[in-house]
Amino acid sequence: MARPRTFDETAVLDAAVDRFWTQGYEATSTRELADSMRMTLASMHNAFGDKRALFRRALEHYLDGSLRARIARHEAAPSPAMAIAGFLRESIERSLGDGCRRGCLLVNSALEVTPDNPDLRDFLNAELATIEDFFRRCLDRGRRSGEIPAGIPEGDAARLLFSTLLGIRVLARIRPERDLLEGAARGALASLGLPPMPDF
Amino acid sequence: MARPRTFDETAVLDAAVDRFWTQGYEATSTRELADSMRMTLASMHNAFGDKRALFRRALEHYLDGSLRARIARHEAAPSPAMAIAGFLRESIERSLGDGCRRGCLLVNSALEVTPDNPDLRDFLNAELATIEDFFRRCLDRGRRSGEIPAGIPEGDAARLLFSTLLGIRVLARIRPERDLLEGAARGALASLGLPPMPDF
DNA sequence: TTTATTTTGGATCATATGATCTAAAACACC
DNA sequence: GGTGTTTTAGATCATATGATCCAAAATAAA
Repeated sequence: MARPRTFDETAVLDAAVDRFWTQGYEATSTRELADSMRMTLASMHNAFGDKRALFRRALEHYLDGSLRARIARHEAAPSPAMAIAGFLRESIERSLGDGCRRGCLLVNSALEVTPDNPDLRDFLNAELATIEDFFRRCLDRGRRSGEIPAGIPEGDAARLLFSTLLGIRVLARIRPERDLLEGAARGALASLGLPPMPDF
Repeated sequence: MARPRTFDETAVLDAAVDRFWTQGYEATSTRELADSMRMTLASMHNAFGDKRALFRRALEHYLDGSLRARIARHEAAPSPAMAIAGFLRESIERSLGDGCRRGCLLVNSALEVTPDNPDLRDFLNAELATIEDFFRRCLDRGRRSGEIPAGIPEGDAARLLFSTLLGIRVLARIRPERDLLEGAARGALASLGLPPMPDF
């Protein structure tokens, strides 16, 4: 019983994600957002609220469309070691395949968040923790089955993989060179006694 | 033959560094910079040029006062392995000791740089490369002397340490927990056959 | 002391920004 | 077809922003 929307929510959120991803939150103006979303400012505000709320929606849209599905997909790999290696491989290929050097929106946002936005910080931390937990679960399963050799404490190994991934995503934005990104991943895998990443 | 400056260049650059470090480049206005530097906008522009130039000066001031000296200091450690472990230890203590969760200005800036500023990107990359090179030199020296066991290729090991450090600095900003940061560092050191970090 | 030169303080400019307002438009339901 | 509700389009508001201008102030050199 009201005028229907003329925009596709998925499409406009894709556009918003792209702007925030490429330029960051602060460097993206609401007008630029509205233009790239092909909406007017009024429609954008009506549909998504203010800039901060829109960013949150865009971030969730990004995560829905990438991180969560990726974790689930790799966790279903034939073996935990392959899940870890496959996840790193995919992260690297995504990084190198993006000519815009956008890196990872989640990591970019984690670095841009300021002390006056603790809600966002908590949200980002919870999402980042799902990555750390993914590594931890894989290591646990692999060690239980004997596929992954026991060595350094499991928590430390998971944190090493986690921080290596973050480092790779930082480098993806500023120095996306295959040798560098793959070298870091190879180093982490080999030093933990894990099999190398699959070829691409 | 002219009116002398009334400000201390080191002090005002310290103030500028603090603002950029805490909030990032985009989120810091020129007025806020001038206020925290205790200068007028005109004096600030007269002394340092526009915002971009001031940022570059602040960044160099930051690096002069921290990164370069730190690398040199640790490289003078009794052994290459201790240099690596000591550098990581200091990075972690700096991260945890900063109640403002500022992380590392160099890493923060690397993630905020946009495609329209390739000069800054090149500069940041060159500075980041000095860290990677530091790890590589230490590994090389340690392996030549037999102190560090040969294992995975030296380049990969250096890249692993490098990306781990970047990851730690990302986490320093959003999730500065000792277990997490130390776990990542412990994982990297142990998996490369390096001695653990010194206690703090 | 005079002069040249630079810094300083305050005002100011043109534009950008986040957000809102108003009224017309579009549709579902009755 | 009328009614009610939401979206849309464009204008607009108050403020923020980066940068500059101008005159007064301060000093070294002549």
